[in-house]
Formats: sequence, structure tokens, C-alpha cells
Amino acid sequence: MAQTAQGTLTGALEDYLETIYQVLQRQPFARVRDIAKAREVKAGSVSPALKRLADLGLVRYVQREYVTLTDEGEREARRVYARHQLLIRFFTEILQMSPESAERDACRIEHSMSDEAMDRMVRFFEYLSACPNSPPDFLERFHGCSIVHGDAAPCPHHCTVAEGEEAAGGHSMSVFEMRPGEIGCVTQVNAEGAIRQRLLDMGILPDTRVELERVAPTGEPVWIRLDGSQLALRRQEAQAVLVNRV
Amino acid sequence: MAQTAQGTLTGALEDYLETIYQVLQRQPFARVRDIAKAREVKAGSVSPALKRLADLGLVRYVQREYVTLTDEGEREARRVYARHQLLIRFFTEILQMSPESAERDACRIEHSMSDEAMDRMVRFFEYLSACPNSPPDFLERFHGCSIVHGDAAPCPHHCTVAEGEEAAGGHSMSVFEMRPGEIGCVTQVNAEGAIRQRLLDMGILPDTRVELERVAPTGEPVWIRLDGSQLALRRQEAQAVLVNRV
DNA sequence: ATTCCCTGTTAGATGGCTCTAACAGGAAGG
DNA sequence: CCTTCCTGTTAGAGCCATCTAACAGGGAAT
Repeated sequence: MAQTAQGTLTGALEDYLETIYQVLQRQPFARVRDIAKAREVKAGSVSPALKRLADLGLVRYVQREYVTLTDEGEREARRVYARHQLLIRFFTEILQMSPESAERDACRIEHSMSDEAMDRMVRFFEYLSACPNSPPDFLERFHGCSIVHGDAAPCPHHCTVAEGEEAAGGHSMSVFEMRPGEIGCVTQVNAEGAIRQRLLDMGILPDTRVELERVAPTGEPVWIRLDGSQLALRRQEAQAVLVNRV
Repeated sequence: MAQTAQGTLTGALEDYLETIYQVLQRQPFARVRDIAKAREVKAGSVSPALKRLADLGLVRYVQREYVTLTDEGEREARRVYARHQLLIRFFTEILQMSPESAERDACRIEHSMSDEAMDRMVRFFEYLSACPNSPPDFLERFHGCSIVHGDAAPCPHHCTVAEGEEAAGGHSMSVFEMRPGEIGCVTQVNAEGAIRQRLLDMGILPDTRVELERVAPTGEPVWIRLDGSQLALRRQEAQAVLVNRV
């Protein structure tokens, strides 16, 4: 995909390495078949990959024999696997993603994540579980909030303390209630499923500035300006975007 | 890199789309040169990419003329760009990564992130800023904790309330203080820089189970078992890994 | 011993992404 | 008018990753 220096450990090779590592944790040997099956790839693709890994000194590979990792290969495999595990935990335990999505995303992101990202993500976990100064029930509160488990009604707390927010400086309302020329700062996208995804994909994210340009005479398509581009929202969409007036 | 159905919007093409979108936000026109410069790619690589984007109906592209996005192209570009912005904010505002790393990681991850991951990440922001039930000073406390701004000494709170943790069930100590056969659950990797990274790369992450196997007579290399593999830790490393006895 | 099957290797093809180098088109200037 | 320069296109090459299909080697069954 991107340009890579030749003879480099590429994303796919990291994947092979990780796969071999995982196979060797379950079995005392790793055959081409096992690797092909685990990676959902044909056997014909595995051989050349092993050859390249052997050239890089990460794998001991005698044709038609079992595959083993060198010390450096195992170190590298552990490195990738550690990222994998960390991402899985972050996606499932913190963000509450489904195991399937977490696995899929982790498999792809583990290869393009910087050391720094890993470092900071670990600190997040450390903070939550090891720092006595952290709110002890943070995750429970987060996951119990209706914002998070999507199928519930809009956050009741949010509605009941709307006056509190107004006191704090902004007016809480939906884009549908804005007047032409008004500017709002998005606080929440109060919708589920396809509508929510459509709004997020448009770039309507928390803390984004939205200006209402005009409303169609029938009231139905609402035109907003965001990042310099114009977007049309249907009634249902406009009502779902909660903002603070600024 | 991976197998892609032909005629598909691939990661690199998404990148071109996003680049065009960004260029068009600054300028009223997008030339091949602008795109090449922004993507740090030679002009010769841009032409065929534009041709493919035009075939997909995402770009209007007349040879030697300016490039513009079709409606669908702009929608797609906004989608990718929204992910980009979200990741940037997450990396910098939550995880406190440097702007450079955040930018680099976001550029690569934005193409391989599921809708679900985006959804849940947005909910995290929404929870922090819109749910009155969330700890209002969560980020301040998190970022103020010595676990997070790495160069500081080990978290003072952590040390002073060690008895509290013991009362909660586990003994807090370092791997260096463990006895052979003992099993510990990692709570914190109390090191910085290369040592920290090395430990994380080995898979020593929060909530990982570590068994102490044996200590060299000189006390210096400590052998541990983790996920079924043996690892050697130097004194400094073993002392940095804080665990709860289980 | 011969045959069959399972496994792994190799060769050839496809597609993506990039580069370099050669070439084309147009505008400005002599 | 011709030259020069800037820009963009094209062709050819390299690398990666995958597939399919043909082939090789070894063990087991006949």
C-alpha cells in the first residue's frame, strides 16, 4: 500500500509473525497449513512470506519442516501481540465495543500504532486501576450512562439539569431549534443506528461548531455550515444534534 | 497490502480524497501539484490515482484541469476526515500524546477503524462533557496524576495508600520482591523511556499475570513466566513492575 | 511396489502503490 | 516566432501481497 524500504518488516509480515507466535502457544509446532488457516490465506502465500521472515532473521525455516521463531522473532511477535491485547482490552473494557469489532480493529491497528500511543494507553489503564486519586467507579458510571448503551432513551440527567448548563454559560438545545445565523457547539448526537452514523460521518462530532444557515419553508431540510461546507439535515437529524449556544 | 476487491476505495485512495478535501478548504482549486505536495508523493503517482477516483465517481477530473469532488466524493472525504479529527482529539486531549504522534497515528488508523469504534469513541467524549453524572474533573485528575506525566516520580498517592490496597485483597510490591512460584497481577509499569517501552513490548501490561520462576544467584536476572513464555528481567526492570499478589 | 492423498513449493498472473524518466501542452519572454 | 519554464501525463520498473494451478515428496493403504 504505502512505500516501504525493501527488506523491511511490513504489516503483513508482522501478522505472520504474530500468527506463528499464537500457533506455537497452542501447539508445539507450526506448519504452513496452520499458519495459512489461522490467517485465512492460501498455503501458496505462506511459503514466500516465511522465506522473507527467515531472511530478516526472525524465523528459523527449513523447507518442509516446522517453523520456529528466533529470539528476535519472538521479541517482535510479543511486541505486536502486546499491542493487540492492549487494543482489545481498550476497545472492549473501556469503549464497550463488541468482541468481533474489537478483534477486527485491533488486528489492523496493531500494525500502525506508535510506541507513544501504546505508552499513553497503558497509562490510562494504570491510572484507572492503580491511582487512588482516580474515580473508583469511573467505568461503571460511564457504562451505566444512557449515552453509552445506545438503545436507551436520551440521558435523563442531561435533560433534568439543562438549567444547570445554561447557568454554566451555554443554552442547550437541538439544531432544529436554532435560528438562522446562530452558532452552536455540539455536545451530543442523540440518535442511534444509521442516523447517528450518518451524522458522525458528516463530521458532526462533540465540540464541533455548527452555524445554522437557513431553514426550508416547509421546515424540513435545515442547512448548516460546518468547517466551511454546507450540509443539509432532515428534521429528525437536526433534532438529534444537541448544541450549546455560543 | 491485503487483498482488496478490484475497483474498491482503498486506504490510499481515501487518503487522496481527504487530501483533496483539505486542499479545497484552503484554496478554491486543487491541482495535481497541491495534492502531490500535501501527500508527500511525486506528481507521477497522483494522476493514476485521480483517474481511479474518477472511475469510482468520487471526483470530477478533466486532464490538466482542476480537480473537484462529487457529492459522493465529498461525503466520503468528510467521513474519513471526521475519523481523523476524532482520533486527533482523542490522542491529544485524552491520551495527551504529542501533536506529531497523534497526527501520524490518526493518518494511518483512520482508514482501518470500524464504524463501531468511531461510535463508541464519540460516546466517550459525549459522556465526559455532556453527562452530568460524569466526574467533572476527570481529565484534570487523569492528566495531573504522576502516572501520566512521565518524568515525575512514582505516584505519591500510590505509595502512601499501599496499606489501603493490601486491605482490598492484594499486596502491592515489585516483581523484584516476589518469591519463586509466586504469582502477581501487574498494576503499574513504573519506568520511563526505553525501559518502560521494553517492558510493554514484552507484554507486561496492566492486569497481566506474571509468575516468578527463579532468580539468578547474583540476584540480577529474574526469570518470569508470562503467557506461557519465559522472560528475563534485569534488576531495574523487575523493580519497575508493580504487582498485586494473588 | 504402486497408487493415492496430504502437504508444501514454485511459477505465473493480478492489482495496488510508488518511483523515475521521458514526453506533451501552454504561458511568458526574448 | 522560438525558446524556456512550469505543469501534468505516460510508460516502464520495482516491491508487496495475494491467488490459482501445476508440481514434488513422503507416508499410508492397497
